[in-house]
Amino acid sequence: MSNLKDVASLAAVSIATVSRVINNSSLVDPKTRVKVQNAIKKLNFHPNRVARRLSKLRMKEGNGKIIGLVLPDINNPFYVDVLRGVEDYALKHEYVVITCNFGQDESREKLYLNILQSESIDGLVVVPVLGLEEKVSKMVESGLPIVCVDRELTGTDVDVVLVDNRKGAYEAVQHLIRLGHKRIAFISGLPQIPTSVERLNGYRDALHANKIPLDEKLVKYGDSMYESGLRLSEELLKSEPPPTALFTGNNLITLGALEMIHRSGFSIPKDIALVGFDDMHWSISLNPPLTAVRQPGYDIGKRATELLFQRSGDLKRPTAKVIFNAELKIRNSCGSA
Amino acid sequence: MSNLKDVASLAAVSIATVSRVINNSSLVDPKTRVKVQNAIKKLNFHPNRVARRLSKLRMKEGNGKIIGLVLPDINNPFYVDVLRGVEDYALKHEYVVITCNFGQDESREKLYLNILQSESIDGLVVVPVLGLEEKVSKMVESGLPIVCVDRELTGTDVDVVLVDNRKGAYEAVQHLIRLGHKRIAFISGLPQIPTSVERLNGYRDALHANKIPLDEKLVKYGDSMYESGLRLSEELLKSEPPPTALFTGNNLITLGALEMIHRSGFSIPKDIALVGFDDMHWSISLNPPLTAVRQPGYDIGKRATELLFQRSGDLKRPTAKVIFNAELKIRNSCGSA
DNA sequence: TGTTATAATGTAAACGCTTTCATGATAAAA
DNA sequence: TTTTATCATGAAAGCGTTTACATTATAACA
Repeated sequence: MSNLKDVASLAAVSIATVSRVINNSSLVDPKTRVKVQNAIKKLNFHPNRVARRLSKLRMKEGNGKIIGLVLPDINNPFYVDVLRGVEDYALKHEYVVITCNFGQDESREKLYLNILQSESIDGLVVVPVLGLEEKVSKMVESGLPIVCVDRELTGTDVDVVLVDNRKGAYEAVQHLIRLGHKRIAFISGLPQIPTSVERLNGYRDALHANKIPLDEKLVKYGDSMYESGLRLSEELLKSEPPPTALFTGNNLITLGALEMIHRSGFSIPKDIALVGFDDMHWSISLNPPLTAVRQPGYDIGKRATELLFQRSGDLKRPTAKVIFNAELKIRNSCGSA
Repeated sequence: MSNLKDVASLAAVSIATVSRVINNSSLVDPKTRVKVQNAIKKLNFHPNRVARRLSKLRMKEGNGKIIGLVLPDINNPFYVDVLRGVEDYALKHEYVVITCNFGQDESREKLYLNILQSESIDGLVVVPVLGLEEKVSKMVESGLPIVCVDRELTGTDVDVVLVDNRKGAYEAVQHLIRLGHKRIAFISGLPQIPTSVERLNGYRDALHANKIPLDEKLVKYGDSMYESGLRLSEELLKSEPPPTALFTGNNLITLGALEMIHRSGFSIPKDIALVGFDDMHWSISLNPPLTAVRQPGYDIGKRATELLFQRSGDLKRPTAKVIFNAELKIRNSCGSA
C-alpha cells in the first residue's frame, strides 16, 4: 500500500500538498492539483484511515469516520433493521460501524464499551438496556456524542429516537375491540423495561377507553423471551374461559405464543385472535398472516445516525427526541369474537 | 482520556516501561510492574487501539485487533448467525469487527472494500458472492488474510468454510421420498451460484438414487429472492397435477412459497409437503412447524474466524477447507403422500 | 523599480503507541 | 578487585496522517 510520501515523491511535491489535495483544501494550485491527482491514481493511493484517525485525535475534531452501535440482541429482527439503517446512513458519509451485540452476556458490556472508547469512535448509537444505563450516562457526560434508540436514559440529557409504544399498543388493542373482542389477554415483557410498561399502558388505555374492565388475570408478565411466550400463553390458554384474543408484547413472545397455540390445537383466528408487537418480514408468510404492530426499525436507525452526526458537528445543540409512530399492519390473524 | 505519558509520569518511569507492562513483557522488574499497574488503575488507563494499530503497522504484525466481515444480506437470518459466530470468537480475543452488509447495492462493494483496506484490518471473513470474487481474489493475493464462507473462490487458494449443500439437499429429498412422495418439486436459486447448483445436485442425486425420473417441469429457477418463491411456487401449484411435495432452495424462497401456498388454499402437509433449505429460529412456530435443513451459521462464523486468526499467525500454512454438515430438522410439514 | 499583500508550498511537530538500540545497574565469575 | 554476562530501563525513531507555522513565488501597487 502506498502512502502520502510515495505520492508526494512521484508528484514531486511535499506530503503537505498531497494531504491538501485529498482534503480539498483551496490552497493548492490547479496545476499542482492535477499533478497530484495523477500520482494518486497511478499509485492507487487511498489515505490510511487509522493514521488519519490518530491525527484527528489531536484536533478533537471527531471525524475519524467510525462509530459504534450497541445492540442487545442481534437475533431480534427489529435490531437488524436498526443496524441496517445505521449502516446505510453511516456508509453514505463514508463512516464505518463497529457493531456490538451484547446477547445476554453481562461481562461483554464493559469490555465492549472500553474497546469502543479506545477505538476513538466518533460517536455511539446505543440501545440502553438494563444494566447499561449507568455506563452510557457516564460516556455521555464524558462528552462522547451518543444517541439512544428504543429506550430513554433516565436522568441524562441525550438525543433519543423512540417509537410510540403506547400508541402502537393502543391501536392494536383497539383493533381487537372493534372486532368484538372483550377478553383480550396481554403478555408483557419485564415490567422494568420502559417499552414494556408503555405497551402495557396502551393496552390498559384502550380497554379503559372502551369501558372494558381490566381483568388482571389476563395480563401476564414475563422476561420478554421466547420461553416466556410459550409458558405464559399456555397459562392463558388453559384458563377458564380462555381469552378470545391475545396481544403479545414483542416478537419473541409472539413466537412462543404461536408455537403454544398450535401445540394446544387452537386455531387462529377461530379460537383465538392474535396481534403481535413487532412485525417481521415473514409475518405475511404465516398461516394466517399475522396482524402486527410494525416498528420502523430501519428509519429509526437512520434517523439516530443522522442525529449523531449533527451532534458531532455541534456538541452544544439542544438534545432532540424523535418519536416514530408504530403502524398496525392488519392481516388475518384476528377474525371476530 | 489518559495516555502512556500520563501513566509513565505518575509511576515515575518511562513510557517504554509502561508499554512493556501492558504488553506483558518479561523484561520488567516485579516492583516496577506493580508501581505501573497502580498508576494504570488510578488513571483508569486503557491503551488507545488506534495508535497501537498504527504502530503495529510498521512491524506488519497483523494484530491491530480488528477484522472485517462482508455479508451479502444481513436480512437473511443465516448470515446473522454467521455474524454472531464471527463476533463472539473475535471478541473473545479482544478483536472488534466491522460488519459490511452489501444488500443489493453494487456500488457499495468497492467503497467498502477500499475502506476496509485503509482501516488496516488484520483480516477478512467474506461471503464471496457474484461480483465480489475478483476483488477478493486480488486482496488474497495482496497478502491480506482472508477466509471465505459459504462459497468457494474459483482459481484462488484460500481458506474456506462451507456446508455440504449437496448432502443437505439430498437428505431433505430423501426424507420426502421415504414418506412416499414422488412428484417432488424444487425451487432453485440462481444457477450461477455454486450453492444453488450443489443443492440442485443433491435433489437430483436423491431422485436418481431412488430411481425416480427427474421431471424438469418440477424444477424452477429463480433469483433466490422472496418474490421468486412467490411466483415460482404459484406456477408449481397451478400445474396439473401439482407436486405433492416442494423443496425450497433457501429461506427467502421458503417464505414466498409459504405465503403462496396459504394464499392458494393449499394445506400443509395435507395438500403439499414442504421442506426448506435453511432453518430459522421461528420455523418451529409455524403451523405446522417446518421441516428444514439447518446450516450451522454460528459455528461456521466461529470456525472461519478461528481459521483467520491462525492464518494471521502463519501466512504460509496450507489453506484449509472445512465443511460442516447440514442437519435435517424433521418437524411436521411433510406428512405422507 | 521596490514594497507589500497574497497565494502556494514546504517543514516539522503532534496524535499514542511499539520496539530497537544504547545504557546503566546488578550479580556472577575470575 | 576487575571483568563479563544478564537484567532492567530509557531514549528515540517510526507508523501515516493533519495542520500550524515558516518560507518562497507571484501579483498588485506605488
